[in-house]
Amino acid sequence: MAYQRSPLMQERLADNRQRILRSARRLVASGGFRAASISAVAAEAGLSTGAMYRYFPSKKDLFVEVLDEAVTHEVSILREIVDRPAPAIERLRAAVESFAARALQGPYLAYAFIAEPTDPEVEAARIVCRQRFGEVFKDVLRAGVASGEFPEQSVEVSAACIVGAFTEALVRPVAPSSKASDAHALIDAIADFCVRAARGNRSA
Amino acid sequence: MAYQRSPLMQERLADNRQRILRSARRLVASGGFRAASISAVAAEAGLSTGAMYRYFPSKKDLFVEVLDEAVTHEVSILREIVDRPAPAIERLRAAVESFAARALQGPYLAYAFIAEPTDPEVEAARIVCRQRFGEVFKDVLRAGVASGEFPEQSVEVSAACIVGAFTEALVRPVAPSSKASDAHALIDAIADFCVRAARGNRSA
Amino acid sequence: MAYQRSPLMQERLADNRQRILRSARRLVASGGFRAASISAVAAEAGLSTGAMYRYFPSKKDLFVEVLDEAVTHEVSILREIVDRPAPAIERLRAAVESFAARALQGPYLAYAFIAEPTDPEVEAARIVCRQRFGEVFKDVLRAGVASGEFPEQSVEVSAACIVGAFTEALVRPVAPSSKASDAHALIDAIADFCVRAARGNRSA
Amino acid sequence: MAYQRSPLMQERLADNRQRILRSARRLVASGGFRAASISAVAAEAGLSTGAMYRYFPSKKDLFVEVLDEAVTHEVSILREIVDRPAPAIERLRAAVESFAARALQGPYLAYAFIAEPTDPEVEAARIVCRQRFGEVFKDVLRAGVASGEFPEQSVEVSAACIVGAFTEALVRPVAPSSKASDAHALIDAIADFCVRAARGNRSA
DNA sequence: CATGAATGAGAATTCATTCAT
DNA sequence: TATGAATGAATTCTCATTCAT
Repeated sequence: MAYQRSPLMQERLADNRQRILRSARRLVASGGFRAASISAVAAEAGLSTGAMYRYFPSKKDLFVEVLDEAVTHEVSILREIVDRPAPAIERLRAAVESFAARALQGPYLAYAFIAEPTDPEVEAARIVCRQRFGEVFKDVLRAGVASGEFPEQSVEVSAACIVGAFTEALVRPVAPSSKASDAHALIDAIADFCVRAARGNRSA
Repeated sequence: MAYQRSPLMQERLADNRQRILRSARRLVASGGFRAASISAVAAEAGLSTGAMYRYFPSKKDLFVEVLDEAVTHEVSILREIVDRPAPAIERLRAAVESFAARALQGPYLAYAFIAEPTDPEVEAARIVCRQRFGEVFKDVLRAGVASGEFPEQSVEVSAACIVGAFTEALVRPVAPSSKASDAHALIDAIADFCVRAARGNRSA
Repeated sequence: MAYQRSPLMQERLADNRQRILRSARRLVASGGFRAASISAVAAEAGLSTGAMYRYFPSKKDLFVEVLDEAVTHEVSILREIVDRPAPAIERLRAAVESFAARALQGPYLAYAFIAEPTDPEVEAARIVCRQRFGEVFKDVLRAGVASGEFPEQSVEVSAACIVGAFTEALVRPVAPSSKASDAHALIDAIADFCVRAARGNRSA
Repeated sequence: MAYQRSPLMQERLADNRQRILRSARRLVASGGFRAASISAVAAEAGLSTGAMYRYFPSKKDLFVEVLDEAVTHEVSILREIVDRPAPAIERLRAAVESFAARALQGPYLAYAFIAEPTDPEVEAARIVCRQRFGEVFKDVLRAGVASGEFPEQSVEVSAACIVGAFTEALVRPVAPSSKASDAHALIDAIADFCVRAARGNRSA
């Protein structure tokens, strides 16, 4: 009685939702939340504005999900790194490098994570995201302090500082040249910074 | 038609201009650029919206100047600290503490410096501000590396990281309590973080 | 390509049509025309929005028919009462009571009949409905005047007044309490009002 | 220091507010609330849509005020009639006639009072208006019952019926012809109806 | 023939900027 | 010169209707 939804159609639907999320992320990444009006996202995704509301009940919900998805994805990668059996120092470095490398090449997080949204509710979500992000770093820091690799410190504050440090360093349009080789150097420099900050004057 | 502007009038004009800038800064500090509409600033300054355009050709220009003024003020304070004859390590710590202390108590910079403005041109100005800000830290870092207090490092990147670290740590709504005593602890923790990052495992 | 419609199918089609009408009526009855969007009616009827257009060329046509059907049903009941061989006074009272009783308990007419639709064409239909409704009362009034039970009067106007009187009295959220016993009292009071209005000071 | 607002300007402002209210009323009267979009009202009033919001915080507020103003005006007139020292029967007739006469000639109340608004909050206001309206009639009815002019009856219900009766009779596009002479006849017929309903078979 | 995803016109609301007074 | 009323473009969201599957 009810028509079967063809696999093709099902795919299209899932595609649309993903395409919307991707378009939103891309627009935020390139021009901040200001560039991500509903009609801009719709155009980027090749849909009408009305269609947006089939997939997301409001602009707010769309962007909360954009943030959530981005951060969940990122955190899961970092978590995998951070939970490895290895010295805290190595895990911290690996996590920062991993994040930085991805941020530099793809539109996955970076700006969306930093740019301030117009909507207070989305802003709240963004802050939660940064905190979830910080949790990962708090864990390595705690482990390092426990193992004696890192000196006593406020892991709360240090985690926030690490997040701030590398997002700032990544987003800031760095100097005139930004070739591929520079990318590697930048990543290294950021990781070095964070590791030094965590370890202080403990001997290597 | 030639028009002599009386000294009294000139003063009033300058007053108004300052009042507008101050009002704009205050609004941004308390509610982000979202809260700083032309009419809100006008109301806060006790002027009409029309009058705003006598002092600033556009909203954009006003906020570019707000940022510029704020950062100039802040940088001049930090510059004074950073140019003192003292070990780089002490100067760095003093600079971070000075900034953090002011950010925590007053609406002077902080949010305006972090919040994303609505206007692309203002956004560009904000980035320039963060860079000007970074310059100060680059200078201490360079000095420290030269004197052997700090290890070799990309001072470019480290400066960016430092700016990112303390703005993030300051803005992030930290934990449940934020009493006055906490403020001091927070400032200390941030400064410790930055100093460790700069110095690494050089012995104290 | 010739296509025999099986009896079973015909029945299903008729069923759907009735189900749509019933759903539309129910929604209007409970939330006014506001609540009766095409998709709400479709959902209530267990059909797709697209299917609606197989049974009705437009939303407009659907609601014109909703009104028409409702009023036809109601008028046929009243007509039966009004055509009985009995004193006009009794017939009038019975008709008003009958309508009021049904309106109070069921979603058959009431609100759909009173609520203003969004569409001008539906609105026109609604007015026609009220007039068809008035016709019934005009007939009793005419009979009563002819028999001397009622004094001379503009039966046109009196009929309109009667219709207005009881719809208003029914819809108006009356006083605090509306228990079952109150329903009876309300119906009586409305009928009394209408009978007094029709009969005036003729002796009982 | 503050510029004096010229009397001319003050007048324009008050004018605008009144013009908006009048335009809104006119549009509702002629085409229901559906015809009274913000832009339609703005156009009718010779203003931009933006200007509307200088005078009314929202569409909702505008229409609540439209209703309130209309009903307050109308009720004050009726109240004056109803409070006169005269037999209840005369007062009732005069009140109905007064209302009907005004409704027929001007766009003052009528439809706005009957048409269902799109917005639930405005709808609530409309119902309150009808109740305030009913109060006036309840008072005369009570007086008449007390003086013995009217028989015992539910004045609550009777008042609602009276309001319903004359609004319906007035709005319903009556018959083919509606010349000036007909207006008088219509008013008389409505008043007769209401008086008969109130008085029943008490002898004149 | 049924489905429901997609469309797109239209509605309310906001706000930087202008200009008559 | 100062005022703030007026403008109008832009934004989010809704919903009747269509059409590919």
